[in-house]
Amino acid sequence: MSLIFSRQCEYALQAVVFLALQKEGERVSIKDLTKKLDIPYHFLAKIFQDLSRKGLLESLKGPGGGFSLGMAARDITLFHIVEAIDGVDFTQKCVMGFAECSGKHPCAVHEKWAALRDGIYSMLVSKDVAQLAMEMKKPGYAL
Amino acid sequence: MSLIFSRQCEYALQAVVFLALQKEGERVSIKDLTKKLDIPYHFLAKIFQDLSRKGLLESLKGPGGGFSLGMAARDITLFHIVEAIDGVDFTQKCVMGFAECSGKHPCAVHEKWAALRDGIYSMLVSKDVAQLAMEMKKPGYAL
DNA sequence: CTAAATTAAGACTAATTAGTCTGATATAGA
DNA sequence: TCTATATCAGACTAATTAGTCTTAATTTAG
Repeated sequence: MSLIFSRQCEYALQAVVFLALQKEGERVSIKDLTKKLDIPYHFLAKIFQDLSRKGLLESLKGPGGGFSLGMAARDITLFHIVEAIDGVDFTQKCVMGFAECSGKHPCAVHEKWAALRDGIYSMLVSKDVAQLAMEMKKPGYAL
Repeated sequence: MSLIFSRQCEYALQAVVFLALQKEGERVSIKDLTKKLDIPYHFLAKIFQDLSRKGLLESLKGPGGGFSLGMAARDITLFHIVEAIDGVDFTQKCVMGFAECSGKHPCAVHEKWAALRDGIYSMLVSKDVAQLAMEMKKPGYAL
């Protein structure tokens, strides 16, 4: 099992934050990204094509080409990326998998999970990728 | 994508809580369980065989047979079930999928996730299935 | 003792996710 | 214009997870 996000989604999160780390408008190629982040080349290519179609990224072909953010880094959150790749069902679904679990018809951990789920949501939206990238520039960080 | 636990695991959680709802030592057959919980018959059979081998359940063949908890309901938590089925890597892994993410070498959401992950852990261990079953007996609950 | 109900075991199929490959297209620069 | 470097598109393969089926073994009730 991958954690709460699919592998695709994890790769997308990593790579987009990495792009946010670049100077405004600067492009990075799949080749460089996959080398730095240790992601399979063709797999990331496919993921990025998807994100491009959805407007999160911009691409330029040819020598010196590559990908850059499709909008201001201040306007992109991790939530946007998760939404584009995995969808955001997790904001709705019951942890125990009860189809009928809801406020009216809760499972035994409904309330606890609701709080945690909100925490996850806020983790994903409370900072934009510009801020996240900034933090990850500090020495010791994983990027 | 299933949520944070695999479908197998969700089914296991539901079914074990359902067993905890029975009177001490009372057995329920796969047939009844799958009817009540809307789980595919043979799939649950396999899951339960697995949980039996691991000691979480006890089984009895033949007419009137079925499954019951393999130990006192007070001694079983949701964590035990997750551990048996999916494993508990989630207590370790980085949400963004960085292999090298750790306290020393954190990703940008490391701290937030650490807190949430602890919350999930405590959701799974803070109540045993006897307590959970008790709560789910109240009217309106999903079981 | 026999029949019916049940779990046990494991092979099998189906669906989803992960990952690879190939050929086409666009672009920059010599 | 030619060549090298990129992305683009989509078919393909591999691995994992979900789910099904069949046969055997065990147990109870009649």
